[in-house]
Amino acid sequence: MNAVEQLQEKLKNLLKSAVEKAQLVEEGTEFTVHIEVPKDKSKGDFATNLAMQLTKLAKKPPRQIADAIVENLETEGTEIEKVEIAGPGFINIFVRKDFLADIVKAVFEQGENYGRSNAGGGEKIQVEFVSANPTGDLHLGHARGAAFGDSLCNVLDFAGYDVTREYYINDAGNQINNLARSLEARYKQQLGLDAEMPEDGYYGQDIIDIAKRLVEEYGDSILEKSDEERFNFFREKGLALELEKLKKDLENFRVHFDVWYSETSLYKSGKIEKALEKLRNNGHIYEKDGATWFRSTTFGDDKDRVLIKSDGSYTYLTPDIAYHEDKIQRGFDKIINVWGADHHGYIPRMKAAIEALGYDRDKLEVKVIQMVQLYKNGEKYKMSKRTGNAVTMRELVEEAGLDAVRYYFVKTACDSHMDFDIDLAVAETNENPVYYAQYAHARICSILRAAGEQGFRPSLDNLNLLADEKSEEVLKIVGAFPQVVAEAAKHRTPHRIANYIQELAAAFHSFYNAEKVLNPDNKELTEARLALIQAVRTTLANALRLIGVSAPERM
RNA sequence: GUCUCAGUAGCUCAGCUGGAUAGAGCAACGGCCUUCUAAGCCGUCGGUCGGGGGUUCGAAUCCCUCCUGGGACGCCA
Repeated sequence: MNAVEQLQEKLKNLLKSAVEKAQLVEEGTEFTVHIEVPKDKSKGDFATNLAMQLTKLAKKPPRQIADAIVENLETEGTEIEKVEIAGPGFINIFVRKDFLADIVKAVFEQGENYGRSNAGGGEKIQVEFVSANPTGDLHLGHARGAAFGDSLCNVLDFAGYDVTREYYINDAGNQINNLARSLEARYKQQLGLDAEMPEDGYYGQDIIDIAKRLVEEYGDSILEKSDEERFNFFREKGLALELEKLKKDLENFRVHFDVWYSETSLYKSGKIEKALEKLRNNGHIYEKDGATWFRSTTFGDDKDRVLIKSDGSYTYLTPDIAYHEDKIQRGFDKIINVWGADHHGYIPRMKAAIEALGYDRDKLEVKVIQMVQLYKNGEKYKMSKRTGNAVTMRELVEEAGLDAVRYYFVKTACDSHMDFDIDLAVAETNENPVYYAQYAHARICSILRAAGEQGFRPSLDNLNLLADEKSEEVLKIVGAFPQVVAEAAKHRTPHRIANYIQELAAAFHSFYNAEKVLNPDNKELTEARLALIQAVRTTLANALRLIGVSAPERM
């Protein structure tokens, strides 16, 4: 618990006792005290809407309750300096400023771990994200999912959850046969032969590149193989090379997975059969029209789902059910899936399956990432699967820069639709808010360098000198960081970190313009301010790291 | 048609799950560099929170209804 949280806890307890002392509620009544930090400092360092919350329990108007609370509030010998009632019944609390110095000390002590907490209590969470089919390049939607998923995992980890990052490889379905046939056609074309692409083929440039690679390595020798051998060759090669490329692209996007889980392995281990058996034993399976159905409507789905097609093969859902059962059996308290909006309708049937298997459906949490609408030259840019003219994640990063792209994708709440103007992202990078935050970091580094040359060092000895308005504002924001991270983790909203970064950077820039740090005539103040900006630097760097953005020392 | 996500300043978006006068960035306008990085700061302009009902001390937030836009409704994955 950091300085701010400790203080808030204390205030909460004081308020609680005041309510009891004033006999506003019956003895033993449970109520929670919510404390917020007002933006406007005239409303105190902390504020609570407790009086309004208690109107129903106390059966009195809020102002009257507030009066009673304040009258009974113990302030003697506490940090509380002044209490005011304002507006409809807010209680604004002003405290002595000593706690601000504690924030700086906490940042210095914890360094790159400042902001870390145990809010998650070690809860085991598995997050599955991206999971794009290994049949083509990652595009814009995947990039958003990757940026969100990775940032979410970082935030969860920092907030004290035990996180596993996982990628589900769809390496077993029809699409892989399609990949093999597409690759075979491209291979032949590379050799100058006349070959047609399959009907639902993959037209991306990446398949052509792989075909070229195979020609370089194997010449035309593959043509001599039997039909079956050749098909298997392209299947395996295609899969392996696509996967290799996926991993590389994601690493370049600063996204790392702990587990790459193969769909095929579910077939081999017999887990699909087991899951089917369990559903059958639980009475949720029936036969109709030569197919095997899952009665998912029992659990709120709007129609039943086929598990085994009349040709004997599985639908996509079947191994996925087994996969989710496997996740649960691996002992996670919570499994989070990050899905594109086009899979939204898939949620009820997956939850139904989990329930039908005898688990709590709320173990699964699905975060839906809304679509990214691409704009080019001011108009909607339609992507075509046939011509493969999708804008890939790799191209995007090459053009706009990794930091800008990651920041851009994570700063917007995931359930908000997003317009991505590629011209803007590429041409006007200087106006991207990510530079605003990075600039603040670089500025601090610059001052620290200059300080070193002039013989100054950050010092914690005279932090009480940080009494100006701007310092106070900066410190309050720095102090809020651990709670911001915990909230972002709890609500699965990493975009709050991006908002926080803007807020902190803005407060610093404002401080920078109002107060000069280096002052040869006042060593104590200078070194206290150096400690202040050093704390800001650490906090900014930690926050940026959570969303996968670099913190440059020079710009 | 059913389900789902969204609609907040000219544009792109926040708004801490019901609280105080609805906030940032960009754009527009006016100021600030002999001084630690002007990719910055300070100020001005800009809003019937899609429309209409309802719930209550109090609604951008919750409920109902309508309008507009995205997405999903396969024995595809």
